[in-house]
Amino acid sequence: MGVVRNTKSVKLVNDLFNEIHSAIGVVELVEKFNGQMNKSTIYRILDRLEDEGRVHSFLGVNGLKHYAKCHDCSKSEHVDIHPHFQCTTCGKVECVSYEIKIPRLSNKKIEQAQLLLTGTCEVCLA
Amino acid sequence: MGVVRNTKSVKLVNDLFNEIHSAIGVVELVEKFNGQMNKSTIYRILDRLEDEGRVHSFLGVNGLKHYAKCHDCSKSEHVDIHPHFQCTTCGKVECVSYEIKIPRLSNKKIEQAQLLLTGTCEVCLA
DNA sequence: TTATTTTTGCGACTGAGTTGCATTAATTGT
DNA sequence: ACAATTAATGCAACTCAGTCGCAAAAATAA
Ligand SMILES: [Mn+2]
Ligand SMILES: [Mn+2]
Ligand SMILES: [Zn+2]
Ligand SMILES: [Zn+2]
Repeated sequence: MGVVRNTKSVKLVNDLFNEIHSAIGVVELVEKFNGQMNKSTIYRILDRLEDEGRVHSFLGVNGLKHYAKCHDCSKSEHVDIHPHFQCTTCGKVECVSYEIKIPRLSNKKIEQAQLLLTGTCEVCLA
Repeated sequence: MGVVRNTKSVKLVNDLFNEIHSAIGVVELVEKFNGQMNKSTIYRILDRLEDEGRVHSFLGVNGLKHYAKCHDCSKSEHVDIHPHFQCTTCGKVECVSYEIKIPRLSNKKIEQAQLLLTGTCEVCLA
């Protein structure tokens, strides 16, 4: 633990999440920052940003990790739980503003729900 | 393509899915059949069984592939779409009989929804 | 500036999943 | 039952996301 340092690389990653409004896969991130920072560095920065509640992660349809900017989350708690959408045509991944209805299961305690929607996005439909 | 052959290995895998009633991860499957059949064979059999609508697959919380027996599915269509539950204490993974309510998103066509629930199972709660 | 602590780059590694190919086993036809 | 055909298997090598240890570099504190 300790203070989180505001390095050049951290700034670059942060800037990206402020620019883009969709989510982004870790493969694309590694590709995007190729030459600017090391693969390990990207993974480590994403881990730290997630710890701090600045980004959240989820798995795409292929099981690959994706990240998106958080809203109203803090170091202590991730509060913006929502579904994610992945376009099967162009691959775009997005956060979806919609409250997930968690089913009650007898004798089980459900703590979390992850909903991944797949289909065709507005651009690919047109 | 061609006929699907009822080999010794296929029988073993099929028998397992008839015995167990929970889902099972591919890692456990490889471990379980260690010495009886090759890793590649397991992956290939699972692919074929899924094609035929005898098992269905989904990703667990770690992004690892899991399989469970199908009900009322055929080679042409997988009809038993449902959420899955994974116990964060014992790791058990199960199919959940519950109809997923798919949200309508403006300008998007949603074709599929995958819901993964995580929490504590009845055994681990007691 | 100097000392301290975090972060980075690098390279080696892990582990799930895939692939090509020669061999083996299941099915089909006679 | 046997031979011919074709699908399935074993094996070993491979791919690729993700991790790790460690020495060097950068950021913060003194
Ligand atoms: Mn999101
Ligand atoms: Mn299921
Ligand atoms: Zn699209
Ligand atoms: Zn449990």
